[in-house]
Amino acid sequence: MAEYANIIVDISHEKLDKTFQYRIPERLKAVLKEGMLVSVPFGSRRMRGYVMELTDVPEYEVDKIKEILDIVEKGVAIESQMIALAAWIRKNYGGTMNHALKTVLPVREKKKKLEQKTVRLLLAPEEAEKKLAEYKRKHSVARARLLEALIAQGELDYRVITHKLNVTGTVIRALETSGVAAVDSRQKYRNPVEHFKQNGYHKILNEEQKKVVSEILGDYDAGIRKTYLLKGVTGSGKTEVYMELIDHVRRQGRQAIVLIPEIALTYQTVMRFYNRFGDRVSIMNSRLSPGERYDQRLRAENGEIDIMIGPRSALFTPFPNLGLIIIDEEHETSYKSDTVPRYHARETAIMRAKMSGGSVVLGSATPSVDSYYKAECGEYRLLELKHRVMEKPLPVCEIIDLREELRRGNRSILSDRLAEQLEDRLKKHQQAMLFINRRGLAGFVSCRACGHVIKCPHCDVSLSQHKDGRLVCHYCGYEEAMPPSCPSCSSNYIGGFKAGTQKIEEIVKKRFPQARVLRMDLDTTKSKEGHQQILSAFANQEADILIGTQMIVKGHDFPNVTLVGILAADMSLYVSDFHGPERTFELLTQAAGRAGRGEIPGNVVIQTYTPDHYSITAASRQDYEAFYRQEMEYRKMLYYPPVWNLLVVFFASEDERSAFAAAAASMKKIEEKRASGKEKLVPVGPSDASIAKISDVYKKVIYIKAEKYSVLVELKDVLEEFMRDNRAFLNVTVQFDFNPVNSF
DNA sequence: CCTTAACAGTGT
DNA sequence: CACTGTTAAGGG
Repeated sequence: MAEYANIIVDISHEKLDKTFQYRIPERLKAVLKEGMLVSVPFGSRRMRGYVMELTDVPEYEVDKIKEILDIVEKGVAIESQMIALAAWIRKNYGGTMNHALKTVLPVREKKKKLEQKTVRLLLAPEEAEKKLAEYKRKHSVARARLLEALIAQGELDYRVITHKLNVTGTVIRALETSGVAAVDSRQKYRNPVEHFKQNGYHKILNEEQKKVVSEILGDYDAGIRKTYLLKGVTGSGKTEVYMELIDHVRRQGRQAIVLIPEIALTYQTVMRFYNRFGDRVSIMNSRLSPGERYDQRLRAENGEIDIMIGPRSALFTPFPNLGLIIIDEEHETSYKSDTVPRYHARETAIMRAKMSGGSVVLGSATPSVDSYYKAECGEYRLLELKHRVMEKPLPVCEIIDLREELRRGNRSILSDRLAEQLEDRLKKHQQAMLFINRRGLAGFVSCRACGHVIKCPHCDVSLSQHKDGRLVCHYCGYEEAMPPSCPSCSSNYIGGFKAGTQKIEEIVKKRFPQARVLRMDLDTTKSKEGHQQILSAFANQEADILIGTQMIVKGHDFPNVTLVGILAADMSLYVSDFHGPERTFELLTQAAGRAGRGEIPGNVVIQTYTPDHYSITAASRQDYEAFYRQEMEYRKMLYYPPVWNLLVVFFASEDERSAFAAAAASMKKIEEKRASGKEKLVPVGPSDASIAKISDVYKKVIYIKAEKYSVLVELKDVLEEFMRDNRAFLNVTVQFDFNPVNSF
């Protein structure tokens, strides 16, 4: 039986990251478990903490170790499971235990929000003035400054005092003890949760859907827990399958979590679940206040709900007996956290399901290459829905070569063919969508005459144009000057590709003055409801043409849309990131899927400078397999994920030289490791991050490719320790991103 | 995060 | 020497 417990004290304070060791009193030895909430002496105070680990090995001077006071009773089993999950997240993605705990138990957020500390003046005006005079006489400048502000305002925010008034906590406490002011902490209230009625309605499944359901439930009832990859074309009825699975799990008294990308979390989607399961369903989204979120979690913990729908963070709903996790649109990059800990919801869901004895279902029309690869390797089980429910035909797809247009003298962003089709739809009073792919913001350089893209000779990614005009590789730091003409065909039409939605709107309006045009991009959706407003205006046929970025390809069905134009399919192809072709294929396939959702079949026009690229030709045929084969060839050749694993290490500092020195020293450390071990390892760098300087903080990066993920985790631990122990790098922060999904 | 101790600066 | 305010370190 363990003698000591490592405890993390008060999660809400990030700076208190360390674990502290306490002795376990005899009476608690039998009951104390990892993850429990306990009360401990800490300095002169007593505080609450979580038991991280039980051990017999003292890590501190034994006679200085204090005893745990008590177990705080409300700490329950599910909580310890979540703590274990947090520990796993920390181990696999880096960051501090606090970061991990905060993502897993966001309950604590509420504490921060609820407790707002303010300082209030206690004295009457005359008395206060007298005191102020006294302070001034005594030259107690800080006290005088604080009191003066208090007389003027009456009450002040604690943070305002310490940050803006430059008065330390010591001074505030001095005023408190002498009875001049008082420190209050106010509580906030929260809204109750709405209730919905259930009408029990559900559709009858078709043969294909039934087969998928029985495969999964067959395993489930036999006690087999797995991860399934459900590949189903758009309109094949994946949601119906999800609901059938959930229903089964629910009948056995277990709960389910459904993850949806935030952008697709529309009213319609949620209503389908409400209609079937009534108020046993709850949703979690970014619009909920912290208080409402806390209520949702409480309801889940108390067994008042069985199903939670929400984005990435809903994965941490504290269901006591979780049986199923569904991740819809599993290829979406929003499932990877872009803040520390940079966890991937897919892998984390699989871990959580393993802990609770549940299964995972990943659904997508265009699965991520990662997932499809794992299905191929047998790690996931692949299931397919190949037919659309209503057997509606797929749209007709044409690829337009923009180089050809240029040769014919058409320098406009609209090809002749697309303009002709637009004209036709306007005449027929049908709607059209024009999609501009803006993922390639980093600005690659291409030739408009031959389509040649300038790439890094070492990394096979496109070079990015920097402000000074030089072309830079974000993987290895390789640089070259901007060539005056195309190195492939000597044309002068070479340059950064720039075309915004605004510009396109102008052009379209000029060309078709009679058309009613709506534009949707970051500018027009700034207001809270802007996004929904534009979409419903278009759905109500208040406009003929909708122009927008990727945000128009998700969510709504527009039955009257019979033409989708993709203006520059290449934009996302050459981002300085190896995911370019994958993102392009997904976007094109989805955008194309928007055409012909109603009675009339649709057309898709894809404009591109590289009509022969596999991700464009494959998308035009809606041929996932073909795309996947080609893409894997490329990944295998360059050892990119999912074949190998990639770790990006960021070094950030206000001092550029420190950041670089830390990165260079770390690189040496990695080289040592590579030399000593037999593990396959390829480190590259250090080089500037794609945004080399953000608000005066410089960023350097190192890339490490390794065959085994565990090797990268080991390296992370080594570097974390190295950076922590090296005093020279105190002003440098280090961050890790495992198998990143975005350009960096 | 909060508490404390050590330090430097000021007034009497 | 008493008092005030800033800073750095410790917390088991």
